[in-house]
Amino acid sequence: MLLATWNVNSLKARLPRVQAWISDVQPDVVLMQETKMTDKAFPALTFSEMGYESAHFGQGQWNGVAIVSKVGDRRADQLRSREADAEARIITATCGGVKVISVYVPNGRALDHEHYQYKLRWLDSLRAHVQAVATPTDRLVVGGDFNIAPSDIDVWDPKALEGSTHVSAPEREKLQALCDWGLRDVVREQHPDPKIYSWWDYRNGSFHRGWGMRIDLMLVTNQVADNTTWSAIDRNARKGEQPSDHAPVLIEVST
DNA sequence: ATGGTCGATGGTCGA
Repeated sequence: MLLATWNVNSLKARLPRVQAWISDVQPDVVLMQETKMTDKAFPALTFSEMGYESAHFGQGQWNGVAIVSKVGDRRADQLRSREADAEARIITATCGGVKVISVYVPNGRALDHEHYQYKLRWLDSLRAHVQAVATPTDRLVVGGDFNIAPSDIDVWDPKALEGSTHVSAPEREKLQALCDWGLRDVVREQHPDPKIYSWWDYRNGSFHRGWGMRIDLMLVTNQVADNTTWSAIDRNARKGEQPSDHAPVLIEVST
């Protein structure tokens, strides 16, 4: 089973690229973030014509998360409804016997900004939610845009980012708390090499200069990690016409 | 690195 997470940065603007990528890669499940649209505008028919069931939790011009799957089981594994959250940042489904959660963690903006405190509180509530809906022995994938680089090798220049969000100790500790509960950063486990990034700023030619960060993660329980046969970040998706500023992250799990 | 870019907007703001 091939699972992906991708911050598409507006599904309206990105739909041609998303369709082309899904047709090419044929993932079984895609977790999306930043769809930036209402539920009514979500192109469910487009996905169903491609063979995918879908679930979307949108709020309009900001945020918005979705899950599309072609391995939903009609009895036990149907895509489930949204979570309760003031902002559209989390949605859960069960696909092919694996519980999947698509998350869009708040950016934080700046360490001294109120939004950064919101980010930390949101990460606390994420852990509480995960603990409430699953146990570490379940088959669980929590994937999405975490807006956190887990360690310094996940950024192009740690010195340049000192004092910024995405790399600060408090948010990294919240991420570690999820791992302490029983989630593993399986992509990092399989790729200990530096310079594997999932996001590059649109500005300053960052992509071509290699100024990126690995902030899109697939955190998985042991049951999934021990059966992950392959993983990758598809940086080709960051190239070409009208790309998202994020690349899709993929894991292949044997079932 | 934060200007420089995008996307949703319809003035700017957020990332």
